[in-house]
Amino acid sequence: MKIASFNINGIKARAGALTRWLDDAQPDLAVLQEIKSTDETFPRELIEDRGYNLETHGQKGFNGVAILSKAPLEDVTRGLPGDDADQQARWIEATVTGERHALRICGLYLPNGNPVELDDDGTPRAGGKYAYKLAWMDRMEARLRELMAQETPLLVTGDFNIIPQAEDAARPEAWREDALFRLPSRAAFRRVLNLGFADAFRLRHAGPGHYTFWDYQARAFERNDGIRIDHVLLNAYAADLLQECRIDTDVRAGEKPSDHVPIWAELAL
DNA sequence: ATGGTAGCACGGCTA
Repeated sequence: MKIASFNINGIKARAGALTRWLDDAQPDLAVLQEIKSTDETFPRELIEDRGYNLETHGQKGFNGVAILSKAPLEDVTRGLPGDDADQQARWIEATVTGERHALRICGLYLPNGNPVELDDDGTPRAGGKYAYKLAWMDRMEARLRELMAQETPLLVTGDFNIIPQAEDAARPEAWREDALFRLPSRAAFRRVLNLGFADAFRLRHAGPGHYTFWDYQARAFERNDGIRIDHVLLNAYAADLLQECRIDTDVRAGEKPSDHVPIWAELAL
């Protein structure tokens, strides 16, 4: 089963690029981020006409995640637990069943966190975007700790807005103080990995030069000035089923592209 | 510190 993640940066603007990729890549399941649409205004026919089931968790104008799948999606839940006041649509879960195994999938759009605002003592300013990012990551860790206790295949994918290591950026020094790379962000990501997840891409590909995002500005893609911030995390039960993990870099060169490209993993489910 | 580009939706925020 081919399982993909794609930050499409707006479903209305990306109808063409998204459907071209679906028809070409033929994922069995895909998690989308930044649909920037409510559930009511999402153009479902783009997905359903291609034989996919669709579950959305949308929001007007910003954020928003969705899962599409050829196989039925079971036990769908929306929203990241841990803060009933959080209005941002950034988390969706579902279970999909293959021939031999069921897989729990978490799709996420992790907060960007910029601008980083700190108090005089260096702690993130309460109510600021960076404090929200770190608090959201604490909630994610708590939810994944719960799911880990089930000891069944688990896949967590999406736009993490985290550059895990210096080799995951063309110019790491430019990101040193950025919310995507500064140490507290990377430490929070590492705490999630330490629950027992593997970075699926790094199980198959080593070294620098592998990116999933290039800014629209300053011809970043043409200069390959990118960062690797879209990830697929696998618990040990899912990692045992991993066959391949790749980044569809060519999608960034297409017509009216997203600033992200898809990443996908093939699992022997 | 600024400006560079894009999406949603039509003003300003988010990235």
